[in-house]
Amino acid sequence: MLQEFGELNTKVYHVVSGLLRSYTLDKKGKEHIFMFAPEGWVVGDNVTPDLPCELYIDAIEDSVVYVLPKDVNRENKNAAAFIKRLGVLQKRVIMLMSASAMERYEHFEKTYPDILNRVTQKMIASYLGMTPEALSTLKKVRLKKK
Amino acid sequence: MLQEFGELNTKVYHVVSGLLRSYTLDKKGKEHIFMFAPEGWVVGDNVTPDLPCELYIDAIEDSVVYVLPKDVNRENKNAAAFIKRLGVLQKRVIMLMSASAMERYEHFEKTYPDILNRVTQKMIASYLGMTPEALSTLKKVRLKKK
DNA sequence: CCAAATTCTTAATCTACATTAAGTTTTTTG
DNA sequence: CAAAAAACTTAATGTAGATTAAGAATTTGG
Repeated sequence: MLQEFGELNTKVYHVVSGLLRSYTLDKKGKEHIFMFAPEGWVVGDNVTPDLPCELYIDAIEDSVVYVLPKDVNRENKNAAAFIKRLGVLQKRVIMLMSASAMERYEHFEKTYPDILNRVTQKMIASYLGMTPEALSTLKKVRLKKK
Repeated sequence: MLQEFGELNTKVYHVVSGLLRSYTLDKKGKEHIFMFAPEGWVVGDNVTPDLPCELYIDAIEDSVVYVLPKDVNRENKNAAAFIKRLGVLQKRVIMLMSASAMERYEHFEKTYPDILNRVTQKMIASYLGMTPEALSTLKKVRLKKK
């Protein structure tokens, strides 16, 4: 086990040989593998080191691994933008794999409150990987809930 | 419309004001939005400029946009690794949103033939966002198909 | 400002995949 | 090597969300 959910100051793992995986656990305790990393790959949680990580990382074969600092500052200015994009994508994959339509909508609502009112329902549904009909129904259920 | 599916030498779009979106069309012609880009964001297809792009990008509000070259070489060595990771994630989100369990498995089989035999079915199912039971059934159907 | 197009909602029906359960095979370990 | 654990398969049943269809609300364009 190289990294557990919630750890701070996490590293980046350069795999020399063997095989690593990164994964999440959903609220039912079910694993959702986020990525495999065989020889030559670099894995890490795509969040800045000051934030608690959201992935577990462990080895599923005997492996030789270089553990590197995330070292955001030494990289050029664009690196910060890259990391941000990676982080968004990572969250997106996790949501698609492990969250229900309702949960994905609520996450979107919380994360992009501004965008919510600037695009059509149809587009939000498309972004969330569901039909506009499903989104419409879900929102009605949601109002009752509150 | 800033970028169409299949174009070469695509750019990166820095949004000064307005709102862009990137999206794919699946084989049924259905749109799957990949990402929204409001003010301050940078969008682009996460593939190197020499490959045909897999996203459409257009503006859904009147927008002011800087069109920048992807300029992979001028960035430091790590940039190439970042781009690769972004590309993998992008493909993953697209598959999760728009492909069936069977299609996702076939894509995995083609893309990671080596990994296929190095991890358990359970792990592959987890990576693909389905249950081991679904994967097992799907593989049986697949054998008959061939 | 009105007609046409598009979006949104609602509800009935359908289906891909999840869940559950049990038996079988493979792997691990003491 | 035996037995315990883990992985894999198969099949029955359940369900979230897709599809279809039709009407209502909103937006667009001449």
